[in-house]
Amino acid sequence: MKRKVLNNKKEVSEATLRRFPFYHHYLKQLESEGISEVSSAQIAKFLGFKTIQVRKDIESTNIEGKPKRGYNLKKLISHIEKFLGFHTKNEAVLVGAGHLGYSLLGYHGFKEYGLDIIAAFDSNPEKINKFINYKKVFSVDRLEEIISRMQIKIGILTVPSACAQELADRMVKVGIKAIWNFAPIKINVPDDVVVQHENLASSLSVLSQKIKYLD
Amino acid sequence: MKRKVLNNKKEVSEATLRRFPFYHHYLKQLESEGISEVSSAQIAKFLGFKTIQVRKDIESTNIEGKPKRGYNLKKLISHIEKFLGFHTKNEAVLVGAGHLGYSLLGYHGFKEYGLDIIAAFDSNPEKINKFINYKKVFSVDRLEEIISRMQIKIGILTVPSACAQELADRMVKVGIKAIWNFAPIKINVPDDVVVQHENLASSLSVLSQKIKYLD
DNA sequence: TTTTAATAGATAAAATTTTATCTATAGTTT
DNA sequence: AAACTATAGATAAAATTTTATCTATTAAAA
Repeated sequence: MKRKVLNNKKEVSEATLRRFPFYHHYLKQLESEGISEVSSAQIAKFLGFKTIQVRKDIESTNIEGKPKRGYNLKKLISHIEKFLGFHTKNEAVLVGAGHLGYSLLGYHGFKEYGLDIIAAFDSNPEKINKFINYKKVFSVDRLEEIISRMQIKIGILTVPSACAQELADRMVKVGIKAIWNFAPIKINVPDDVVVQHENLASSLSVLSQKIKYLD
Repeated sequence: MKRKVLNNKKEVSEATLRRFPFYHHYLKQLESEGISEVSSAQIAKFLGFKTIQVRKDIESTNIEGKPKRGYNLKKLISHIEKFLGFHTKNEAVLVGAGHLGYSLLGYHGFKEYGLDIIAAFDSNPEKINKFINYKKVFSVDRLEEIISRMQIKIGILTVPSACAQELADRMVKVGIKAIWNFAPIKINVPDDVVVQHENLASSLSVLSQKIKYLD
């Protein structure tokens, strides 16, 4: 299930991938302050990570740093962005314009990461043909038509659990290759489709457990 | 940084904790269908996990199963809920009633997990003193007053990055012991406060990476 | 009643991830 | 110019997590 990285670069753990946005955010901040170089120790200190971990993570972007100086800031940012694939524009559709869908449609941060939500689908007639943050909401009946015509490869699923699998199937059938699933169930897809599960309940489990042993 | 579990029960990994809601959701579904027993193999098959992993995870709730039968369904559900601490009511406040905050306030699923958002705070005068999903939005100026008077221990942070740390500090100062942070930055808190970072950008990194190697 | 199959529970191995240590190098200070 | 220091890069060790194997037990089937 693990993706081998091409060009004999080494594979990178999900944990590492999840840390990159924190680095990225901090580095962008430094950039805006006019800084030109940064060391792994500095990043680690600010973010509360271990120095070695930061260095290891950065290593996987194949950037070269200078002893005693650290890394060139702009170069590092660019390496991270390239490594994460943020430079490539990825068009996506969102299915389910409820509360959560609404808030994702309104989130401007995605574009920075290369993700562009170009349309939404919903079954509620009151929402259909309206615009949310300049994105048109279509009837879910037109899902197949629009996805295949626009050749969209990414679907964001923000529907109730009960219909998540069904809609995933419909999307896959017309060519969707990646699904970002916010429904609190595991959806099953063919091997050539990737799913990223985003489960608030999972996070709540972890939080709840932490709270349990608070004092 | 890892919390040792009391009563010499073994510590459980975050990965395991994150899987529990999937089990829980499926088991609840089985319960509603009138099923009374379930095996780890069955759970694993339905959710697409490995049998051993499911059994291992379930083991950590200290339930006893029967060979050839599996586990008593109601008992298993209850063990999971107790293990995750969902039986204990946890009151929380939400800071930042923007898009995301709004959608969290409207999410009914939290109560099932023992989390009860009792109030929200925002700085936008148009939002103050309004109700979102029966939850009153107060001025952020009253944050300290209300948190300490109600003795709230959990804060949900859905504000822009720029003010996340500041608001975290203010909450901690008046007794908040757990923060669920949705801002895309790492916030720093004293050792006796737990933080759960919820970073959409992190997930997007992982997704983006998966997409990068799609074909 | 005996045999068989499915499964929990226990132990062990493998894989992965994190952390530590060592070395070389570039810049700084004396 | 020589000694010193901070850091990247490489290698190794430790810790953690996942997966596999083995054993015992229970219920169903023969």
